[in-house]
Amino acid sequence: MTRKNDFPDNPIITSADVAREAGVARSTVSRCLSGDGRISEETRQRVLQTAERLGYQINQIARSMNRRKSDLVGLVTSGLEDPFRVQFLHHLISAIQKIGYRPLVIDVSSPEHMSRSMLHLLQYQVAGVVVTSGSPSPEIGQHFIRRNVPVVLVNRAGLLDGADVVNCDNEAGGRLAAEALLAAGKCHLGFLNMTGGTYSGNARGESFVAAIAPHLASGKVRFTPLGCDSADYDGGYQAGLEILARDDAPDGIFCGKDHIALGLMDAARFDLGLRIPQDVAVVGFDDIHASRQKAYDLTTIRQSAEDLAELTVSRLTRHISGEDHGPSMRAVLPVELVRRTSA
Amino acid sequence: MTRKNDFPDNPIITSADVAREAGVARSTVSRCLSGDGRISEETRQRVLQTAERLGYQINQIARSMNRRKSDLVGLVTSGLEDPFRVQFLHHLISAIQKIGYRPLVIDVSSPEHMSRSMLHLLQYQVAGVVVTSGSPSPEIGQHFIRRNVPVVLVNRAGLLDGADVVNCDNEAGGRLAAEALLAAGKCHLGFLNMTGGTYSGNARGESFVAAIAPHLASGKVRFTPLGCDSADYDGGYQAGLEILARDDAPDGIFCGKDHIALGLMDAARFDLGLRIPQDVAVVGFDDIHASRQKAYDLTTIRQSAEDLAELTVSRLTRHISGEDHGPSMRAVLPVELVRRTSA
DNA sequence: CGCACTTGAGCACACGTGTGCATTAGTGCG
DNA sequence: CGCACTAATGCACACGTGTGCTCAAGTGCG
Repeated sequence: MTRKNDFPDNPIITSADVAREAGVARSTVSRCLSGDGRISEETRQRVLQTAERLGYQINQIARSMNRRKSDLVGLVTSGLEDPFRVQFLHHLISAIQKIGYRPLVIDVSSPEHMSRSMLHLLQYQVAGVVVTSGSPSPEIGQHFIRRNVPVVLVNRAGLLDGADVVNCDNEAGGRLAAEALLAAGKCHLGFLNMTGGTYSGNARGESFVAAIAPHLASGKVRFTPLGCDSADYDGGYQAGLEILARDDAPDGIFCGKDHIALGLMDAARFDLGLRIPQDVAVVGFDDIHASRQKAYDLTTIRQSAEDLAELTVSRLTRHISGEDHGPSMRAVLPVELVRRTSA
Repeated sequence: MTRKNDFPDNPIITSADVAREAGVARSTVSRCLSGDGRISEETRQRVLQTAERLGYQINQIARSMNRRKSDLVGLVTSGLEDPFRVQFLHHLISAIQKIGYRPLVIDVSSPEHMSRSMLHLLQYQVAGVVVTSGSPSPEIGQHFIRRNVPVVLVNRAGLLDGADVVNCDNEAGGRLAAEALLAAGKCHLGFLNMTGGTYSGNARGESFVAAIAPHLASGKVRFTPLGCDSADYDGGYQAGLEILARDDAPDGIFCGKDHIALGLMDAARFDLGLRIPQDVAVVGFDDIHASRQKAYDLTTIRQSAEDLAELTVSRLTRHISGEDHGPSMRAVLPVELVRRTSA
C-alpha cells in the first residue's frame, strides 16, 4: 500500500504535520485555514506561516469526503464541435474558477448514455451541474434536486422540475431575423436548421414564422421550411447546394446557427455563383467569431457567451453559497441584431 | 451537519447498505465491485444484484481518499480560443473518458499563476496531468514526478525532467511548407508568427528557414521574418494589412498557425485587393476545420488532433496502469502537406 | 480419523479533514 | 480569595472505501 514514506524526498504534508510543527492541535490548523473558529491572531499567524513554510496543501479529496460535497461543478456537454458552445464553455470555466470551484467535464456524445453519465457526477459529490447539451430526463434530475445539488440548464428545454433555466431570447432573435430579411426586400424566406432540430432551434424558427405571418397573409411573402443533416458548416453547405439550385429557391434565409449559415454562403458563392446578399440574403444566429471574418461578414443575431456564462454562474451560486432554496427560475438573456453585409 | 437522513426520500446508499441488504460484510461488497478478491460466483451475483436494486453508486471521493489517487486527469490549458487546441481537447476528453478517467480542466489564463494552478491539481490527487499550454517550471514538475504522477507535455518545450513529451513534427512541417511555396515559384518568402513566439512556432520557423537556406545562398530567393501581435485571426489580419502594403511585400508566406493565415488572407483579398495565390501564396499549420472551408481553402500542414490525443493518452496509461516507470519518452506525430488553392 | 491445505468471508485499521463538545487558562467582580 | 464567565484550544468521532490479516468451513490425503 502507498504510504507517506513511499516518497521520502517529497513527503505529503498533512495538517497533522503542520500542527506538530506549530505545536498546536490538528483541529486548530483546520480552524485557522477555514477562518471559521475563533483563534487568536497570534496562533493563526504562526500556523499560517508554518503551513507556508512546509508547503502544506490541503487535501481536497479528504475535505470533500468530510463535507460530503466537493468543490467540483459538473459540466455536461456533447463535445466541443459547436463553436458557440466552446465560447460559452470558455467563459463558463473561467467564471467557475473565479468563484473557487473547478469544472469537471462530462462529454455525453451518445445521448442514450446521458442518464448514466450524469449519475457519475453524483459519485464526485459535485456542488452543482450545468447542462449545455442534451436534455436530462426528469427522473435523473430528481436525484440531484433531492440532494440539493443545483442544476442549471443552458439553452435547453426546461423540462426539469426544480432546475434553473438560462436561455437566450430565441423569440426576439427570430423576430429580429425576420425584420432584417423583410427590410432587405426579400419576399421568399426560408428557415434552415438541422432536421428534427433542438429546443433552441425550433423556438427560433417558430418566432421567425410568427413574425412574418402578417406578410404571408397578404400574399406578398412566401415561406419555405428547410432542413439539413447536421448543425454545422457541412450541413449548411450540403443543404445550400441542394436548396439554392432549385428554380424557386428562397432569396432570404435565416439559419438556426451561424455555422450553418457559413456553409450555406460558401455553397451559394463558390458552387452556384450566387451573389450575397443580392441573390440570396443570409442571417445567422449566435455571432460566433468566424461570422465577423471578412470572408463572411455575416449578419446575425448576437448572444453574448460571456453574459450567458455569468448568468449561469450566478444561478449556481444562488444555491451553492446563498443557501437560497427558492423555486426554480427562468432567465432570458437579451439578443441583438448585428448588421453586416450578408443581409 | 449533513447526515444521510437529511434526504429521507432519496437516501445516499453506501456499500454498508448493500452489505446489510445482501447479508454479507462490507468488505465483501468492496471486493465484489473491484473484482479483486476471490469471491464465490454465487455471492458476487447476489451482491451485484442487490447493489443494482438499491441503486448503489460508489463514492469516488471516498475511494480516492483511500487509494490516495483519484481517477481525475488534470488538463492544463489556457482557455479555448485556439481552434486547434479545442479540437485536440475534444478528442482528449473523449479518450480520457474511454479509459475510465475524468478530465479536470485547469485554465491558466495568466501564465504567472501557472505554478500555483498546477499545484491545485495535487490537491485532487490526480492520476495524471496533460499540459497543453504554457511551460511548467522544472521545480513544479518535480512535485508531480516525485509522487509518480505522470506529466505529459503536448506541443510544448520539453524542459521538464521526467515528463513525457508529445509533439507534432514541426521540423517536417516547416520543410514541407518551404517546398510548397518554392514549388509555386515564389521567391520572396516570409514566416509570420506571433512576436516572441512559442516553442512550436519557433521550431516551425527555424526548419522553414533551414529548408530554404540553399536557395537563399544562390541569391534567387529572399526571406523576411514577420511578426504579429496575437496568434489568431485578428493578429494575422492586422499584420497582413501592414506587411502586404509594403513595396517589397513577400509573395509567399508561411504562417505559424492556420488562424493567422486566415486573417492574412482576408486582409490581402478584401482590403488590399490581392489575388491568392497569384499575388501572394499562403501556407498555414494545423489544418483546423475552417481551413477547408471554401472561403479559404487554405494549403496547410496537417497534424491530426485525434492522433495527438490518442498518443497523449497512451503515454498517460503507460504510467497509470502499466506501472511502467521507465524513463521519459519523446514522441513525434507525423504531419502532412494538404494541398489546396492558397499556394 | 487427523492433518495440511484451499477457499470464502469478516474484522479492523487507515486515508485526511471538519466540527461538536469538553477542557483549560485567563479575567473581572463581589 | 472564590466564583462565574469568556476566549482559546484539544479530544474524539464521523465521512465511505480498500485491504492485510485472521478465522471458519470445507476438502483431499495418508
